Amino acid sequence: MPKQYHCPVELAVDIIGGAWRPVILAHLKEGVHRYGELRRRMPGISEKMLIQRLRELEAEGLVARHDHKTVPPRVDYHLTDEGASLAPVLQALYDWGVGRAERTKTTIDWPVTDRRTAPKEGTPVAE
Amino acid sequence: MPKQYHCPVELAVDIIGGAWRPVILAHLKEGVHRYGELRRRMPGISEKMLIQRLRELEAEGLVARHDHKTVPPRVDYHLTDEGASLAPVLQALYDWGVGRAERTKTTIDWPVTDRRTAPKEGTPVAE
DNA sequence: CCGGGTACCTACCAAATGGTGCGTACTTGA
DNA sequence: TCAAGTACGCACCATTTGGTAGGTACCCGG
Repeated sequence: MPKQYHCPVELAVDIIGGAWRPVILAHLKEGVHRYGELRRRMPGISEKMLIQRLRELEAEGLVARHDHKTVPPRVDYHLTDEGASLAPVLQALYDWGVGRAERTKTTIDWPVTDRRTAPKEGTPVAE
Repeated sequence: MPKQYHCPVELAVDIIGGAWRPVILAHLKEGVHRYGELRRRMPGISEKMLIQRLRELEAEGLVARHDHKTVPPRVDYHLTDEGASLAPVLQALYDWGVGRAERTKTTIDWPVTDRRTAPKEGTPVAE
């Protein structure tokens, strides 16, 4: 028996709900595609969760997985058309998040893992 | 130490995430205000959950609770300005849900609890 | 040969989420 | 007097979600 929804929002939340799915989708929408890159952009998620969510999004037809079958492994994920149709939702969430952060004086700690700005091996990092 | 977010979407989802919060907010946005009415519109939620979520949304400043202090009890909830600022998010979720339902041939089982169409006491209901 | 990086998987455990059922207090209707 | 309806609160339990810590397999640099 397929799940019964009583409101379109219920259906939407059932598919893209949860703490991480929208964040993953938003990153993919912004052009982050590789698994490792997603990980670095989301320091709060565990590898297990990331993989699990990616698999679910794949199963729901929102993201497609592309394994280059090279070694070292290289896999990237991108939005399908169905996933891309979520753009308005993701954008709205993003925009609201920005506004809310300002209103509540919350800072966003961007983990900008850009190769050009990342610390070199020689750079001492406090630990 | 306040929670650290690494992306505005993370922040947004942390506040309005979960299975029920967006649905409640969407209903309030549409003009359903009384507690009992919300319940009837969301047959899948238990009373406990509904109250719990409403309390959380209240604490986050998204909804305001108004107790008429009459007997029998009459309480209604409405969006605050902060809650109303979520309109684009809720609308996007709603619209996507509608489209997704069509694409996946999922039907939405609206629990239209309208007094004019609701069964009268005399109406025998199979059980 | 050893560590690090890639992209995972598996088992085990803790916390959050959500459901059931019962109780409150008060009124109206049968 | 008793059930029903309003809007909850609370205790207990099951399910779900998520975290931690390991391991796989392969390559490259030192």
